Amino acid sequence: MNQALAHIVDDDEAIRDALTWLLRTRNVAARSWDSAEAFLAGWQADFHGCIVLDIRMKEMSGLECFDALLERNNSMPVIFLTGHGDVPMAVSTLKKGAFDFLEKPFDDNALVDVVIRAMEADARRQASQETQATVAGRLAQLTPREQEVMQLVLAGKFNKVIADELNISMRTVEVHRSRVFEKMGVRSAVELAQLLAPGRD
Amino acid sequence: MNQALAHIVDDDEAIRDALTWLLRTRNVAARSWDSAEAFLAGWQADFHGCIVLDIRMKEMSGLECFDALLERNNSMPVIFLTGHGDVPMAVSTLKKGAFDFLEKPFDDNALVDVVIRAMEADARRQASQETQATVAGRLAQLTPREQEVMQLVLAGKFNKVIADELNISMRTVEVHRSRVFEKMGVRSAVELAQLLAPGRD
DNA sequence: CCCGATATTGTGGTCATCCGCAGTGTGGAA
DNA sequence: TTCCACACTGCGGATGACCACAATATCGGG
Repeated sequence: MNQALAHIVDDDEAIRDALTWLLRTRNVAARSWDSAEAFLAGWQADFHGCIVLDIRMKEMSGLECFDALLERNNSMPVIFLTGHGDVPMAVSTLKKGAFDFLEKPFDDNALVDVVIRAMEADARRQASQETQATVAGRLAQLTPREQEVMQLVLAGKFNKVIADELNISMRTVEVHRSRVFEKMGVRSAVELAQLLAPGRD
Repeated sequence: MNQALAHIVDDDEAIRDALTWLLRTRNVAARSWDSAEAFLAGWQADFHGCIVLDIRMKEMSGLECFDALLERNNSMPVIFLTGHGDVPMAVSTLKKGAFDFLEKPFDDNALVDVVIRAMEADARRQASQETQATVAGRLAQLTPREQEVMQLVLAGKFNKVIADELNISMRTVEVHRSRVFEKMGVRSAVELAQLLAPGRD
């Protein structure tokens, strides 16, 4: 798995180096990119950490880069840096999910604090997303019929009722039910319900 | 229950009247307040709708009013209006949960659109919060012993195991279990798990 | 002192669930 | 054609869940 990194995207080398050094003194691993294009080219879906994004850059701006990242379903928190931001820009990016929006000159410590909070948030998001992916993976292993039966089981129906609704025998329902429990890694309908509850299908 | 209203808080009567009229032409019920203090004095926990809050006002500012509302656990979305906002202010309020932050002069239609979205968001929040309150109310009706048994039932344990852990007979567990289902308004452990899943206790 | 809420337990029976054993049928891939 | 995944079914037994009927015991009020 990719290590958690603060990705610094800025076309000003002085800023990149200063931020990298600043973060490393606080034990935050960082990697810098000299343009939005370079970052997008190197970006991978399993990157973790956060993104510190300058808005004013040659060629592609930070805003365009942000939109491109949204397109790709990037999950890392994005912290904007800007020397001449305006209110609508800040509001728009935050409403689109940016983590923070800082104006230069900014307090070094404040920036690092924000980066650390962002990376913590990403770690939490990642953890919950991984368990969710595990569940999704198991669900995908179910045959169509098993999924049908599972839905009815989750509706709290008796095997007898399920058998009627699907026009099959009770024994068949039992077999599917058993397979569902096995594939989903649970031992009862209650556990199944809890596994699937925080995000129905 | 209180009707959903757009609460307009502004010390400029011209603005208040204009906004009220504007919203009513789009079938949005509005009520105006001539100061933050007046609104806070009249505010009730069961207000619904949204709040349109001017930042620059005599006496208490919109920002202070917002903080006071946060203290009171206000649930209505807050839309800030300002003629001279700066980026840090916008960022700070949005991160504290404000719904939007608009600079004057703003587009009338855009404002109404935002208000409508805010009121829809509040309606959704209210709906989910009400069902949650219902569940909480039912949980509160459970005796301590019933809650204990419920937890173990939700852990997917057999009555026999629950009986052992609580050092009581299986029959007693059955009685508690039955009472839990009755009081919670469900007919099986699966339904119970689904009712309580999107927010454990 | 009596009553209601709470917690407890037993008996016996019905219904639901789970599982092993055993088998049929179909459609697609090797 | 053979093999495999998938769906389907019956039988019978073990275990768990649910319930009606019937009781005992504690504690805090009224």
